[in-house]
Amino acid sequence: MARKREGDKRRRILAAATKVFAKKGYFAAKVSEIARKAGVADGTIYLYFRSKEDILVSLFDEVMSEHVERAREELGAVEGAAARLQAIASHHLRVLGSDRDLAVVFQVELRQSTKFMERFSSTWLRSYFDLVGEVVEQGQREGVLRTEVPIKLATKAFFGILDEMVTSWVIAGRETDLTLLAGPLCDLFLRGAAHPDAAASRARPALQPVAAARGGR
Amino acid sequence: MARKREGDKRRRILAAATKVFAKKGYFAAKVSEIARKAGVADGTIYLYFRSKEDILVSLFDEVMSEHVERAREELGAVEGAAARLQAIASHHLRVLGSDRDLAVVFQVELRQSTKFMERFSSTWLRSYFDLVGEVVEQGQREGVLRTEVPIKLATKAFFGILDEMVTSWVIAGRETDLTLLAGPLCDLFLRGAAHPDAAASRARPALQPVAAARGGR
Amino acid sequence: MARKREGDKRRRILAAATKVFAKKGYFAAKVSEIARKAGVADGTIYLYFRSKEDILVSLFDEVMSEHVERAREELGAVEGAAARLQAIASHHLRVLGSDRDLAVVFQVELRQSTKFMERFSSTWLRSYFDLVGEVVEQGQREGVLRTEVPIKLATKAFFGILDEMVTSWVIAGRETDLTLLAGPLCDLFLRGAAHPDAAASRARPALQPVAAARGGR
Amino acid sequence: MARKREGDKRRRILAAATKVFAKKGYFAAKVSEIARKAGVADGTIYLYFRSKEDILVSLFDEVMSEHVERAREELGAVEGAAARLQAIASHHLRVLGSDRDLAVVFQVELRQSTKFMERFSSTWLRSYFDLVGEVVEQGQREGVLRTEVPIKLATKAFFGILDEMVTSWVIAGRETDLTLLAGPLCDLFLRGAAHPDAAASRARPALQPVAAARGGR
DNA sequence: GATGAATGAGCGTTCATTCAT
DNA sequence: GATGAATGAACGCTCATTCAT
Repeated sequence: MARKREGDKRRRILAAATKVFAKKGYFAAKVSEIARKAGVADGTIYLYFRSKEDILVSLFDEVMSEHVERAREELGAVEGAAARLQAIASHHLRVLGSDRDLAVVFQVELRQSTKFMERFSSTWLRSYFDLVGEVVEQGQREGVLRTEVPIKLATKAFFGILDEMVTSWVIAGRETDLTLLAGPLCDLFLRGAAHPDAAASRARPALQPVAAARGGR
Repeated sequence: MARKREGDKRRRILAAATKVFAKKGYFAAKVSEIARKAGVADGTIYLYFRSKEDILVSLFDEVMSEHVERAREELGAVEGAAARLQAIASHHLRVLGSDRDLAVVFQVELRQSTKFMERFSSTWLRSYFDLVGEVVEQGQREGVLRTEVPIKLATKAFFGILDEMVTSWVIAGRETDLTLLAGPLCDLFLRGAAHPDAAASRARPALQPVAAARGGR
Repeated sequence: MARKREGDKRRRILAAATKVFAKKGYFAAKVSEIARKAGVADGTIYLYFRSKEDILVSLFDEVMSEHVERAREELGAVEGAAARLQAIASHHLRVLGSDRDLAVVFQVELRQSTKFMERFSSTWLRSYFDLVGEVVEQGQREGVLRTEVPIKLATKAFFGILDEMVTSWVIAGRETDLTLLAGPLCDLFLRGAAHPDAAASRARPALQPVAAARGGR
Repeated sequence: MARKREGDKRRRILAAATKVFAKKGYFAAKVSEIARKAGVADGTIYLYFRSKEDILVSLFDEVMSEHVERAREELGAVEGAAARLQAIASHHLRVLGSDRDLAVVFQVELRQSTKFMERFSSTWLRSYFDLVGEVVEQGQREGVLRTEVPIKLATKAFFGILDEMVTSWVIAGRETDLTLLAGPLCDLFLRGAAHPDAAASRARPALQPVAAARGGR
């Protein structure tokens, strides 16, 4: 490992960890391998991180804080609920689709345990859900989105669709362009799968906006 | 350790493993704890399973083979794409919503490594996707579903929504009834989030049914 | 394993154990494999032997008691120390040379530990040494063997030569006829390696029949 | 645990292993006991050795490479086959006779499996046999040793005698001086057990220098 | 006697973490 | 700050032995 400029050790460790976690999985990843790949001594890792787990958590915190922030910025220039949802989707797919190792860590390794999941859910996922939720709510206020659809439900569904696209892409391992999915995906989310004229699509209206559908996570 | 009935040792081990995996996570789960909870000796586990990993894989294989089969049976009595999708959703939410420990194992533990994910994706998830895909395709042929939506995309989206609902429910830990979400969720999937009259919902039609959208997983 | 006549279970177990010990080594040999090869249930072994170790010890005791006895019988018909030593060597090489598995067990597995070695040395090896020692002593009394050679030393040397021939044969794994060595081996033992006329062979007479040379083992 | 000098950890582990292997036997020896006796942590062992087996093999390789080399050196100053054989015997008995634990490991533990035996036979034992064989061959060329005795047979016999002396000494456990046996042992090997005048010693000449007697090991 | 399912003690090895240099 | 040798707790798995049938 070439000695890069000084002081970027922390970044180098995180970069190395992303690769190792992606290749081996969190538990099978050895701290000494991360150290080797980062070009530092084993002990040095502990000058920057409290523990192996802290590396994973930091990885996630730092990537997320940057990207949720950037997503908000990008939204600033966009008008209308539909376009804004599409912007969020594009951003989501672009960030993860441009770094497979990072995507593996986010789609697979971070879901190791309920502990990580809970931490994940209560921090950045909450703020991401808030972001989407605000767009949905605004869309409903503006009359662009149907008010019968519970906001929480719509938010989770939107995230669920995005998440599944990324996971499929990670597992398939093929070199396709994830961002191309943003358009079709938003179209489906907004207009639905049903043909508008079909009686079927009205057969079963959402009678009860159920409690569970409002449950935060 | 009380000697219970007979021959149900295997079942008892799987039940105990489900609880322990759910509480501790796969890696932190100790084989001896599973044995203790199942009321058998440590070594007995290895009369029924090849390894700790084999317990997890068997858990998943057995639950799945039973439930995919049952889902197909339930579909037999249902007519129309919309109703059939709703039946699938109900079944999915009912199975996982009725056993939180099992849901934790499926939503969290089985996803802890690309190895499990790949196995998971190439077996039962594939057959589940086939099931949903057939319903969507049939719906399109019958003119009930829009043909502009790529089948693979619709399938993954439908699964992604369901999956996220279950994961949210698992993480939130609240005692809500998951099955109540089947109706609203299908309504959203079929009719979309957008108000049908809104120009917005037509603003960005799915121009290109992209290659990626067809990628299997 | 075909069910042979009844009651020979013990013999079948010993025969199976010989094969398994020879192939895997004592520690790596599994009792269940011996049972399978003997055509009995695992538990049955414990009706005939106290423990796995007891199988090895019994193997050795029974084979030995039979063969030391038979060696004595064969000696009955032989006159003269030289011929008797040759008879012993022939018998030794014939017994072990005719059953490679048995030879492996005797040359290798029985030397597992000082515990086995001590047991081995204090029982049949002692009686075997006694047998050889008597022949040597008699030979000295009759003036056929040199009295300067301590009896214990000659006895051990004779055994050491035989033992090394068998071990070499076991390790080499080649299909040679061990018994052919009896003649040359006795010739060497009796007449020595040196040319009788060479001064060298007299250069260093055994001045002190040392204490250690008399040590029993 | 007292931190002794430095870098001698490897040596300390080997020394501790020799003692533990000698007392308990290889299989019964616990790595943690070796560690305790060596004054290091369990894990430290694995910084110096790949496995428990590697400790035993290293023990043997290192002791041997040193002593075979030293034996060759000592031979440099000695003239004549008889004296050279005696030098080899003295060296052999001195090395093993000066460290009972080491002798136990060499005479007993290293022979516990065909695997070890084969390794043992194909490496240092081969070079040791070569050493003895050269001396014998030279002796025959010089007319000091009888050419009727096959070289391989003489070599194995010489080793067999030495080996049996050491094994007897190890098992007997008495505090005798092994090296005192070198003289009498060589006398017996060279001049034979028979009285030179006795007809007996010529009764059975080595008619056929048999194939088996030439088999390498 | 015979069975073989069940037992559970036992251990080699790994690897995250520490700390003297 | 940086190092990397040393630590030692932790655990999956095996297999000789038992005993209810």
